[in-house]
Amino acid sequence: MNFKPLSLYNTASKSKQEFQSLTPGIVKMYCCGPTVYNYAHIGNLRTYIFEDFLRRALEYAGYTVQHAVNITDVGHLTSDADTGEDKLEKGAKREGKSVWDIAALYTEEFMRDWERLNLLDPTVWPKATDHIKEQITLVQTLEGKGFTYKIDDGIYFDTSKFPRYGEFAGLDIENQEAGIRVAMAEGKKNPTDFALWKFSPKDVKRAMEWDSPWGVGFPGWHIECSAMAMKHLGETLDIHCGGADHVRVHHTNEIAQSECATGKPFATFWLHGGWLLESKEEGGGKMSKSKDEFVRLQTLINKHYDPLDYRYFCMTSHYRNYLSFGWSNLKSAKEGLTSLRKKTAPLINQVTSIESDLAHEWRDQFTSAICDDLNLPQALGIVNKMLKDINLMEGEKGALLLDFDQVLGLDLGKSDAPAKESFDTLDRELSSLLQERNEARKSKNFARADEIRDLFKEKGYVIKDGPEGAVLEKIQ
RNA sequence: GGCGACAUACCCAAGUGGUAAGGGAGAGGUCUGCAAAACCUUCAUUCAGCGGUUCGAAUCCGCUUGUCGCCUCCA
Repeated sequence: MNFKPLSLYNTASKSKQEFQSLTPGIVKMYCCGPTVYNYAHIGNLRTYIFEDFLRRALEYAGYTVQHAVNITDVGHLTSDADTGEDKLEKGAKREGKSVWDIAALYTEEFMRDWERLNLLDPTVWPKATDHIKEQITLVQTLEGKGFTYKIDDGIYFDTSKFPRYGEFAGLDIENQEAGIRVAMAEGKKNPTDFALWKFSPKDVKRAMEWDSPWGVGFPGWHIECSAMAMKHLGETLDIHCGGADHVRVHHTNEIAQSECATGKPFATFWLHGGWLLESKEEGGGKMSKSKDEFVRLQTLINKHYDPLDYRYFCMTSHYRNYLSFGWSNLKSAKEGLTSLRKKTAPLINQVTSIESDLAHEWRDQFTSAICDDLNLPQALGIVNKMLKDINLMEGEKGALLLDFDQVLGLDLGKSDAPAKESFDTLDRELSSLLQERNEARKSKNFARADEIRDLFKEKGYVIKDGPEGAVLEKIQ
C-alpha cells in the first residue's frame, strides 16, 4: 500500500502539517477516554467519532495503528483547583452503589455506545486503577528530578520549573491571574501547579485509596494518561488526541509532567475535536456532563434514530468546528444517510474491481479530501457526486463505496434498504390483508384498497406499490 | 473585565487569492387508479456590514455588528 501524505492540524504548531510517524508504517495513538461516573453524552461521543475517522484514515493510508483509549475509573475532583467533590463518589451516592460498581456500570455503557457507533476497538483500554503502580513510579521520577513539592493535601508539580509551561495552549498566565479569582488549594506555589498524588483526608476512609511512598491516597487526574501512554505506547507518541477542552489544563499538564520525566517530547501531533453545541432551538450553549440533563446515544435511539445516523451527522461538519446539535439537524442527517443507503444497496451486490481511470479519479478525490485534515464533509460531497456520475460503471461504484466505507464506517456493505418486510415474514392477518388489497386494486375497488392502506399505516407500515407488487416499509 | 473562535441560501455545511461542493427541506416534472418510493430538473451574480490591498477577495488587512466559547470541571 502506498502511503498517502496525510495533512493534519497540529494544536502544538497551530497549523496543518504533513503527518510523519516516528517508526515507518506504525502510528502510536493515545486518545483521552471517559471518566466513568455517568453516561457519555453525544458531545463526548462526537470526539470519539472524530478519533475513529482519524484511526480509519491512518489505516486507509496504510499505517498500522497502535491505539490506546483510557478509562478513568478513579474519582477525581470536580474542580481543577484540587478542591471539591469526588465525581465517582458523587455518582455512587446518587445511585446508592459502590464506586467500583459505578465505574464498572458506566464502563460497560460506554463500550456499548462505542460498538453501536461502529468505532474500531483500540488495541488497549487501559484503566487508571490498574496502573496505580506506574503512576506512583512516574511521580517518583519527577520527585527524583526535583519537579515536585509536598503540601498538606498532596504531592504537587511545580510548573515554574518547566519554562515552556503554557506554551502549548498559548496561555497567558499572568493575565489569568489578573482575571477572576480562582479558589486554590492552600500551599500551592503557583496557581497552575497541579496534584500528582493526593492524600486521603485523615479522618475519612475513601472508597478508593492506595498506599504510596507519601502515604495513603489516590493519584491526580493528569498523571494517569502520561503513565498509561508511556507504558503501552512508549515515551513519545505519534498522536495524542482528545476534546478541545483538554488543551488548556489536561494536555498542558500532561506535557509538563511527561517531558520533565523523560526529557523527550511527549507527542509529535496533538489533535483536538471541536465541541458539540446545542442549537438555539434546543436552548443553546455547550453540551456538558455536569449539567443535570444531557442527551446520550440511548436518547437518540429512543427517538428511533440509528446510532449511525449520529455518526453521519458528525461527518456533515469538520471535526475542528463547532457543531450545533438540534433534532431537525439530526433528522436531515438521517434522511441523508437513508437515501445514501438506498442508492448503495443495489450497488454492493455487483461489485467489480476498480479499473477505469474515471474510478481512480474519484478515489483520488475522496482520498485528497480525507488526507486534508480529515475533511469528511467534503468527502461526503464527493461520494454523492460519484454516485451521480453516469459514465461510471455500477460495479465500480459499488467497489468505490466499499473502499470509502473503510473510512466512513457506515456499514454500507451490510446495508439493505431499510426495514423492508417480505411477505413470508408477515403474520397471517397482515398478509391476507395485503392480498385482499391487491385483489381490490385489480378489480379497481380503490376505496377498499385505500382503506387497507390506512389500516397498515395504523399498524406502522407504509405500502409502496412497485412494478413487482406492493412492498411494506416500517414507519419509524 | 481579560482572551479567543466563528458569521456562506429556508436549515446543515465544504470551500483559505482565480470567479460559490454536497446533504436536508422546498418547487416543477416523469411514473402511479391515487399515494408513497424512485428518477430528472430547479433552488446564493453572491459569502454579516463598511472600508482597504490586489489584474482578481467568501478567502488577506482594518473597523463595525452579531453569535458562541474559555478564564471551576468537562470530549
